[in-house]
Amino acid sequence: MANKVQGVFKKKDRVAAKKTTSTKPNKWIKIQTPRGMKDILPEAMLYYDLVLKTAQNVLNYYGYQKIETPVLEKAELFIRSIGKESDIAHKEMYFVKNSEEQLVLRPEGTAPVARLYIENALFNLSQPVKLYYFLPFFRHEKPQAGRYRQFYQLGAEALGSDSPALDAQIILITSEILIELGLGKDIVFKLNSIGCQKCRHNYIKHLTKYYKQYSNKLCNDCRRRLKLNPLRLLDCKDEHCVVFKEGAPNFLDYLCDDCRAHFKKLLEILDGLNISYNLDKTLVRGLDYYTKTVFEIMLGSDQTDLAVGGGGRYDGLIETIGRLSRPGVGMALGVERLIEQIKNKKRLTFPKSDIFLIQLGDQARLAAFKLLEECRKNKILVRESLGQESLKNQLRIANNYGVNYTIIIGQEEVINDVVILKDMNSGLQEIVPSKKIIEVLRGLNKSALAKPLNDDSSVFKE
RNA sequence: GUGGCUAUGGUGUAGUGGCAGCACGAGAGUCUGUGGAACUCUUAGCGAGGGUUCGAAUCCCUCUAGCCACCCCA
Repeated sequence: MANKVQGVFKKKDRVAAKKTTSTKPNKWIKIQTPRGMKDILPEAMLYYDLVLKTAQNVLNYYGYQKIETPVLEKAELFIRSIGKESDIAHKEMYFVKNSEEQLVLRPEGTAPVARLYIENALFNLSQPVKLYYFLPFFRHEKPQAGRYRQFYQLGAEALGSDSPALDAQIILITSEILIELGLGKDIVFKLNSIGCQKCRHNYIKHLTKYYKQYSNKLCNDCRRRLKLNPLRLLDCKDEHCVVFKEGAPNFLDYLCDDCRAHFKKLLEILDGLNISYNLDKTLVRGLDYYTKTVFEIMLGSDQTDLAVGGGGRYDGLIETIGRLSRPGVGMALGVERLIEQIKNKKRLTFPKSDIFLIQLGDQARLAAFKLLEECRKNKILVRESLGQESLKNQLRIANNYGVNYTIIIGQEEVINDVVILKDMNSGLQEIVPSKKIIEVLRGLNKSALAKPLNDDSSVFKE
């Protein structure tokens, strides 16, 4: 009887309990990184560092100097520069809520650099001014592989020169960075010229005229593009529309004399440098500020047509932001997309040490602290676990590190002013006077077993 | 923004409505000055919320996140 009654109440209680217990976690929303953003853990950071370091070597050599701009900029900067129609300005910017001025998280790098150039009057320096950056950018897109809401770009800009030599240098630098990252074989440069405002206007007229005759056969997107952004017609992947690309007018036929000469010079230089490229008449870029040269870097082998980078000339950009007109050319690489490729080629590991220092007891620990400092100053990489007390544990840790040698300092050794040097492979150990240990370690470091410090190659493994 | 697929400890996985299991990892110990092996113990999970049900990791809905295809882009 009682059971039955209980049974009835049981459910109520259970439901009630469920509700009360569930109200708490309800409030505690699981806290995680915002959508499309991620933590960079130490192992991943190796790749970011590699990209930056590799690029830095090339860029510094060519006189490009590193800068940084604020994470926030006025929305107007991007709306004016990259164009109202572009999705980036249109719907992908993060607006900062409680700012009097309309501030946004920067969605791209070139406009801020142009702003910096004007604001700091860098046009007074000898031209061109060559700058580069390695910074995170933010776009409110739906995340996907190789597409994040916060992502790093490595960009380089040469401002204040309209010479095609600078276009070529930017492309050369881009190419060299990729080669040094081990991606050289896979690079395909897609190259095109979209002229200046004059010839573009002319070209668009012919392009729309061409497409209009097929307008009822085009996909919905393309019909929209026809009105808003005709250049993008060439980008469409819809099978119905692709057909018309072939017969579409080629921009290169509509370039004005100036733009044609510029493009020709650029190609001559690239040919002379043996930099291979594919002319792609369908290549147009998403940002309004581009003029003349535009390029994209595809990493050939896989079919994912995600570009790892791109760039081009933007002779009109500075004018749209400031009161003066200066030409410029630049490029940007998507760091996460690069890393994706690098990971297919090689795995990075942390610098490995060959020596582990073990200490037993307070005095020995103090001696260990001192010895570590001495080793650091002598550029000998020694691992430790100073928080550990027992010899066993420390040996186990040493073993996990895979070191070939351990130094053991205990009470007795401190008193005798010696240390024990143990060969982890043979298990043999010898007593070394404290004064001589650095010298001995150096000897080990030169041996084949030990890996040299401060050598990039030690970071790579196959 | 549109459409599709997915979600189990830190990692990899088993579990088709009936006690959430295994492996790796991590920590401690067997062993207080000698590691790798073995053994023991510990650690930690059904993404969140709701619904159906006597009972849900399992079925349904919503949300969240990831992946994929678009849009667009690096």
